Amino acid sequence: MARYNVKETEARWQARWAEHGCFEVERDPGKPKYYVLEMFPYPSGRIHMGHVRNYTLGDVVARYKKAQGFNVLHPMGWDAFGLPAENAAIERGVHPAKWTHENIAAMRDQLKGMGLSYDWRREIATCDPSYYRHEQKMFLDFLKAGLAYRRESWVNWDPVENTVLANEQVIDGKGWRSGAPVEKRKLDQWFLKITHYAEDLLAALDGLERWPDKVRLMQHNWIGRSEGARVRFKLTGRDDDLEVFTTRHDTLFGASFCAISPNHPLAGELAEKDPALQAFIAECNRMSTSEADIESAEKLGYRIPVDAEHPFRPGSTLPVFVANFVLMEYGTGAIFGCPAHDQRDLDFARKYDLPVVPVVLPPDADPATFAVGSEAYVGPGTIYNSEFLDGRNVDDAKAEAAKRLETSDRGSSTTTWRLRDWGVSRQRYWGCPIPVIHCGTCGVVPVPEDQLPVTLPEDVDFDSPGNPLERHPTWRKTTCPTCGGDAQRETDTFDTFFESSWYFARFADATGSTAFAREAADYWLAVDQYIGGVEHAVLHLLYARFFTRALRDCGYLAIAEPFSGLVTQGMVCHETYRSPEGRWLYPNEVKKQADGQWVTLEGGAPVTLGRVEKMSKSKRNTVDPANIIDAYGADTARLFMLSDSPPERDLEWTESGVDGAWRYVNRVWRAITECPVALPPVGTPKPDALSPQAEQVVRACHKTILAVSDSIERFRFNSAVAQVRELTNLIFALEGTGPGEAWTLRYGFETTVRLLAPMTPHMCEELWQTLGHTAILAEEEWPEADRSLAEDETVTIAVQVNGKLRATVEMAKDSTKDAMIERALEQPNVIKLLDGRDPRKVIAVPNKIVNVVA
RNA sequence: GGCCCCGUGGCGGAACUGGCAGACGCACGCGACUUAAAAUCGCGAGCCUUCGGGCGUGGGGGUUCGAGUCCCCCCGGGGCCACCA
Repeated sequence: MARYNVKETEARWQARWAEHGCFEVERDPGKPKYYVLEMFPYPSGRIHMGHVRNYTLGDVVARYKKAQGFNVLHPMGWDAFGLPAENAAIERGVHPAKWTHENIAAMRDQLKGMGLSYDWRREIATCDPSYYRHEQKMFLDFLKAGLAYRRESWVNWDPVENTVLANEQVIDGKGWRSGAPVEKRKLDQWFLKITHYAEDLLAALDGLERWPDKVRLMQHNWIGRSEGARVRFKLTGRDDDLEVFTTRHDTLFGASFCAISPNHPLAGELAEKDPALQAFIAECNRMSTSEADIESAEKLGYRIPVDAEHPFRPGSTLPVFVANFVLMEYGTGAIFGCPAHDQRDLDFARKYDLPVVPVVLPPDADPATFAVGSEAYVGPGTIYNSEFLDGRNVDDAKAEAAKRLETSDRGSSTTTWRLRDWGVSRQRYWGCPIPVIHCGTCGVVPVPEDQLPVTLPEDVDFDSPGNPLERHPTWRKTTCPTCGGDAQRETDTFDTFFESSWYFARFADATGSTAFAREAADYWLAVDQYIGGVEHAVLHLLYARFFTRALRDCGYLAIAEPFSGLVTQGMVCHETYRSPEGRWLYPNEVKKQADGQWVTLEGGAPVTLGRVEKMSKSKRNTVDPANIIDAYGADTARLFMLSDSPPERDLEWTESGVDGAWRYVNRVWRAITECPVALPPVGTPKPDALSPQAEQVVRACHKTILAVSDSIERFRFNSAVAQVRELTNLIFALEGTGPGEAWTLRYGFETTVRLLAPMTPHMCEELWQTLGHTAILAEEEWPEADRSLAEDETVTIAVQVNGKLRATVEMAKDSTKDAMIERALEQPNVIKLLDGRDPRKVIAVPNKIVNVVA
């Protein structure tokens, strides 16, 4: 018998799907839509196992929903701007555009080899001016709407690369590429006003019911709503006030100092005449913000010649410090310190010998003896030592303090957010140019819309560090759209998260001359099911939620939330191997001997087996999907990706697991192509008489259709695979000679093929033909289950005595409780255990269980 | 340090709302086919057992007729955030 020719079969079906435009969709208001989207990849050049997993998950959903009758939009594109392209230019002299487009071509071929159900006509690359011109327009609209602004701000500056780094590109206080300690610098930067939506972005999380709780929680924490109060301290000898933010205004009477950030305007002003303060500030800004450093960093303060008057005690003052632990970015950049009830304030007070006055008395503590030693008391209690606040609990005291601050005009309660506006300027070449012009006379002028897009120049050199746009001989030079005088283009480009914040909308109308036609967006959006890595839980997913709101407010869209359903898949992991010298080894460089010892393939040197870790180049524990697809085919790779772990959990890639998937693919293939029984023709009605075995198989088919549908809906693909395997175990055991068994075999085979089609589509198409069908399976409807046929006539009732299983009885479905109890009490084991006594109580749950309490 | 999640056979994992723990698979063992091996097919299997049964979902306690599932404490692993005022 001919072996299953995987390569030939898969290529043939991929070509057929393309020929027939199976996955090309148009807006159809008469049909319910379903939009499935996987996070688009950065075109690094080759797909990796994480991609295979991500896109397989999405493809199962897309194919399943299509079979269910939905008009399914399932697109793919390229997140094509970014640093690696510039690195390639620097290291190898390839132009970023060439490098990127070659990578896209290679990866597109690889994805096509996986048999994914994309509408390739909608493919986009974000580095294409036909894409980024629209976001330049969006930016101008944001500018008009007050959602974008320019401000001087403190940024992470890499002194070697001469560029700003995003927070996530700073690792342990050092630039991720240069390794140089990152400095804080004050630069003019463009910002998007994400904080304008802070309240809504937080509140709307509750409505994202099909998002993982974990992601919602992460965004919740990231947005970081904090209820507190602003308090204005009068400064001695000055006209201005010092405003601080606190969440503990109940402890104001325990205040013993105020502290401001080294970047606070007051610090800057005083430093002008104080070289020592200048040096102190410079020192603070050199300090990295990495975990280890913060952990060990000493709390340092610099006493400035200013005192702050206590808002509730006129005439009483507090010393003011510039302190290295106060962040300009949070609150007001200034705090008051209450050492008794804040650990950090306590550390600072002990170091600078400041008073520690407890004002919150823990329950059951004695006010005469309670004292704070080296540990601040942060628990609940009764306020004391606090004049008019005495005797209140913490919450009441906060309310009263806020009221008093308001009446005396010294402050008010307020809400502060951890979320900060999104700085989008990057001093890089390979990004979307920010469409503004700097004019000596008119200032910052937006590029007029009819001059868009502002495209990147192609003749750039990467021979020296920094932004090639800045050095370009002519590109910068332009004329001011307002006054017509000489002016210069902005040389910063957008953060690449800008492109990914709206690409899902572009797919709705990927070739249109506007960003997207409103009717297309209204029909297709929101994305019904979005799938990607959890590493984007905050950044990309939060930016996209913000962007959608901003686009709505600028008239582009009707919706606020871009993704109504979200699944975050786990990582693909693999064992790690090390040579005797401690070098990492690739899986294909080692083998396991019969005695269980791992050795190198060449030379047979002993190999140490390491932990199972995320596939990464540095640990060399990667398996190239191309090799797997070449050896086993896409169906096997897909099946393994789905069958071993639920999507959100990490998946361990194992050779034996892939073999298992491969064996199953072949088993199904052989069972159907080599079936010795002559099957009745397609469409033969169910015979009246079925053997008991056949009856059971038919019932199992109906049950499995229900179970698999439910599993797919709930993203339990591993269970779905298990359920189909269970069914095939039954079907393949059917002899096919008894009454109605040949028909049942056909029915079983067809059910199997249709249920497996979203997971192993190529093989299923082939078998669908083998079974005599001519239509393309990808166009067929999902099988329907008859619920009445899916239910057994009898059920197995568990009989317990005192909660322990002692017998099982077969009974007609829906037997009465009395009948169940009667049967249960007849069981020999039950009689024996009752030993002549009457049961004290008997609980019966219909169709499930009887529990006899002896 | 704060917040959150997860601990089930040798392994990956099933068990939706409390109701027969271990589906399905991997690895393993035995058998069939074969001169032999591979492939394939069939069977077995949580642990202990005096073969009656006993013990079992990280450990301890609780609620319940009944707990992998709910509550409290502890241990172990992981994630996110973090001088956040």
